[in-house]
Amino acid sequence: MMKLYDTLSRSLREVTPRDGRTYRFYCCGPTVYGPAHIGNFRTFVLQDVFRRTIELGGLPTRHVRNLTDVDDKTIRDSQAAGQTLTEFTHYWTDRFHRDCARLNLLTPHEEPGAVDHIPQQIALIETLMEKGHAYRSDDGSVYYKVSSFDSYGRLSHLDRRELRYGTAVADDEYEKDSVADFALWKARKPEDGDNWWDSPWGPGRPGWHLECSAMCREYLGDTFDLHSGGVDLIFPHHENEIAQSEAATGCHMADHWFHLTHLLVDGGKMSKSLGNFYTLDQIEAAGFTGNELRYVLISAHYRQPLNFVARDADGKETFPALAGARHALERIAKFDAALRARIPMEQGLSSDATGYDQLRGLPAEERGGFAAAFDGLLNDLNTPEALGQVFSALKEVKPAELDAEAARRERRGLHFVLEALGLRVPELKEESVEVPEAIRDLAERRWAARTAKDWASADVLRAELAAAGWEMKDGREGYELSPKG
RNA sequence: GGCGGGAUAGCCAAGUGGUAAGGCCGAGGUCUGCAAAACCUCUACCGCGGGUUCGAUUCCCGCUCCCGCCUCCA
Repeated sequence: MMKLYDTLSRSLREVTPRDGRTYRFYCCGPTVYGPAHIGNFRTFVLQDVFRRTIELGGLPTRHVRNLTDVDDKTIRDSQAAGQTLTEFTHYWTDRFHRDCARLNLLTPHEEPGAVDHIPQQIALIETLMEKGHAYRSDDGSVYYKVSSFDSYGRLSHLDRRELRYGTAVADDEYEKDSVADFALWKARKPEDGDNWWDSPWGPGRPGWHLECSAMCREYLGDTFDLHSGGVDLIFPHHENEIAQSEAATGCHMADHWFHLTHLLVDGGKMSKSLGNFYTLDQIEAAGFTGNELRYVLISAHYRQPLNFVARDADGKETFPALAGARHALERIAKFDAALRARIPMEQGLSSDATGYDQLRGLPAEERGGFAAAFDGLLNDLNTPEALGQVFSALKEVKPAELDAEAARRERRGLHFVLEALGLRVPELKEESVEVPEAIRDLAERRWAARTAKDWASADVLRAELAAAGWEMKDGREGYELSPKG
């Protein structure tokens, strides 16, 4: 049984499906108006580990993650790009999906977009109007009346009277009865262009918070198991979702609220102006993989800030954290290969049950030395604890001493926790680089000298290879050539 | 000002009322002609000051500093 911190009750609570069969949860997804950054992906990756842990533990899930495809920024930037809103958001949605695949994120069961759910959102507003929780202003916008919802502020623990901000109020907000009220429907403005829809209150578009309330209800019902997002969404986004949904349905919205702390870069907030705003494309351009980034993103507990170190001590952008992740993952790969070597080939092929679906529900006693690692995930999704236990097991388990059956058990245990973390075992580098004829010749001559125990010549030839940019590593039966990094 | 989260080795980062996992880097060693790889070993007075306790890094109070939210940012 998994335990997870709940923002609303401020306590650790069990992860249990209210219907006893399927765990149904909603994650606030990206706004598709540009590339997602690694901070966004910290959230999505940890949500993915959460889902994997539940499913591998034997409990099916229903995972809904929305795409915010209409708001001020998407409208503004689509116009700047000379594209329709749909063309523009589809482009960035594809990019997002590509990044997700490279980070080994499971695809949500539903991925609804706001634009495709306008009727549901209008229906929700109508209900709120009928129940007296919303009002139309003179310009045709509709606002949620915060004072009509008694428990407003319960999630963020903000007292309603503290929600007044004394500073400048945006021009268009004079229509509201109270500054805390928020838009359910935004009246059409000239700069919206073609991006408007008809409604009982006039042309316009839905407010941001509304889409999640409407789509949660559409796909998960009035009450579901868990709702998740970054900590910044606690207020006002999730607070407003609760106000909308619960006022409309009379039911409490979600049993559990799962919020993820933000990523820091080099000890500070990520921002475009500081030049530390990284996308997966940039990480890959620097020679690292999504798998390596994923390792870094799960290396801290989700409720702690994670400091992504992009620059080394000299201030150079060498991504030491990713380089460390590469080394750590290679150790896992070598261990995995050592286990595989203990398993006879025909068995290895036929019973190589280390895929995600094959491992679902693997009993705890069949996880070998890696049982403790998975247990770490059950304890408030403690990914660093799980990683620590993986490496501890790597020391304890000696592949060379295992028979085939034990090796298969350990290998299943290892892959069980790796699948939960969503980490792939990297391919160990094979000799696949093109070696020029001249280099191959030098290497052959050195190998001959070495075999003849002519150390002086061998060292000279090694130096020549090095000068040409090649590294020669001696093995028991032969040598390996690799370009110098 | 309000609410919340932090401060653990060079870096990253778990954890516990009885003197602290793991990863990266570094050092030493075994092995190998050398190198590489592999394996072994080593590196922390747990922000500061009080208090509770037989005993606190872990609980309580105060302080300093950092971070997030408090006007659509994961």
